[in-house]
Amino acid sequence: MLVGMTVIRTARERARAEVRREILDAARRQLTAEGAEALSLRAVARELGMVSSALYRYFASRDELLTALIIEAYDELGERAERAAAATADQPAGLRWVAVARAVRAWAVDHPRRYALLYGTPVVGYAAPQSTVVPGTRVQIALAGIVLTAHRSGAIDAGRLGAGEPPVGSAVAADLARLRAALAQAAPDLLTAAGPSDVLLRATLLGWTQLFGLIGFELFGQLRGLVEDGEAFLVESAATMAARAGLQTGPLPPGR
Amino acid sequence: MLVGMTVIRTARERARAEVRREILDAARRQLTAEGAEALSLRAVARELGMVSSALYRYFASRDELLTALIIEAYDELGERAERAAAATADQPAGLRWVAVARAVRAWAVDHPRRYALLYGTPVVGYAAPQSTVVPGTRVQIALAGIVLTAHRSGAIDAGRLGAGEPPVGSAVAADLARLRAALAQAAPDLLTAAGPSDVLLRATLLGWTQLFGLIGFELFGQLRGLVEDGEAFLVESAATMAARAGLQTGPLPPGR
DNA sequence: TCTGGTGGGAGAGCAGTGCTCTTGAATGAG
DNA sequence: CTCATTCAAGAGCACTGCTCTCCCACCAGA
Repeated sequence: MLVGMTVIRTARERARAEVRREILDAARRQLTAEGAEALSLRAVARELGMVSSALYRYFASRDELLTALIIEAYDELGERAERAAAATADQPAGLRWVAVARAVRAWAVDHPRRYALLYGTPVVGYAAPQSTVVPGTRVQIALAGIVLTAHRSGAIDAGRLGAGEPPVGSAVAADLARLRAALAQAAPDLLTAAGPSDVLLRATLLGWTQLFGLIGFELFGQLRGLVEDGEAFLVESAATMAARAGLQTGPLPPGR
Repeated sequence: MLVGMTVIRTARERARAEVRREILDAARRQLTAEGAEALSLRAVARELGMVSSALYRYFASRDELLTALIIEAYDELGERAERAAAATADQPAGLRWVAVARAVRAWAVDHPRRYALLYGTPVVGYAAPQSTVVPGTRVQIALAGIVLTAHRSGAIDAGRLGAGEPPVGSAVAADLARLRAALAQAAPDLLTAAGPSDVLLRATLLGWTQLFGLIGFELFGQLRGLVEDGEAFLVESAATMAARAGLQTGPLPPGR
């Protein structure tokens, strides 16, 4: 008997899919409200009016439930980032970069516990399975796509990019080669023959870590009492990093 | 009967202090080995050959034990950073900045679980008490001290600092005023009449978030398969951020 | 329509957790 | 020497993830 792999056939399977969704919904609610380590299978079961052991028919373990929530969150955040990039496709790259950065922060501020699950301390004894890797890179790919698009269309301000910065060392050059290969796989049409320079790739990587570092600092309380308007600070920081990568923020390089 | 506040008087108090230290040692071992959320009062008690309820004579709760571990870790890391800054006091500011960054990363890599306790996801239901605030800023103060010292001695390369970056907005300027006040309290002798400019302070803040963002990315597995030599990448990143802040890496501005 | 296999809920139970309360013993001050 | 204080020990509460057994409902093939 041949059947389509994802086709729901029987009423039983329909019910199963629905219960699975309800479990995920309840788990997401608890994760949002109390944080990952307070996510309890028993509490989820209680909320759904079933007994805890019944949950194990749907998720083999708490870790598997966590994995589902992680992938879901990565995809939600990744989609926000991609939408922000797409919505600004006709704008200068610097503004696009800032738009994506704002979108990422907005999601993080809206869902701090879920963001922490993705970019905070890894849950002990939990090894992120392979299935989380691809969704986990969507934001970075979206940001890199902006840089690559700008580079492809010759919009990178070479005079500004990496001005006064140290040269790229050999160890880092090897890392950047790996990054170039990963980008070639994710967005092959954006890679030109000349390819993005090492300095540009390094600036992109610095932009990532800066963005996530700043969001983490804000969310985890490291900037308490210092930065009042997190949004404004992030916009300026992202714009600064974009400028340092040679991304233009206006139709013409301003102040020239 | 007047006694010094921290003087250990009786044998009882001596024993008490010793048991307290042993508890902390065992707890630190478990934290290092298994991570914060796996830190169990009962396991600590078991390791010390006592019963769990006895621990409550020394720490009112698990949170209080965690607080002690947090302060201890902040101080250990802060001391490393300060030592790195002191050991390079006669070097150009850019090299000093990199030295402190390396010291912070080295400690983080040596004690990933403890680093996660400080800069990772906050433990749910745990509000960092006031006593952690001061130790929690030692690294940032050390880094800022390097910048302020350079500024004070006129070693900031004004032509390089903030070149091509967006101007400081009003919201961020307010944040930087708070930062300036905090620095004035922490290192009053380093503030000149002219004071560090907003652009310099902003670059310093960006340096912090970049540093901790990068370390977090490396430690929490976000760079797996990409960056091989974390140390080399961090050194270059820190040097780049230092250069962007106008800190010099050699006796003379190179490449001029 | 009957029947046998399967999917899945219910419950008990295991080993662990933080924390509280009571009990009994050691200690040190007056 | 007395007696209040200090502290360890143990039982117990309410919770956790997870396993195992039991049993019922469904659903397909005969």
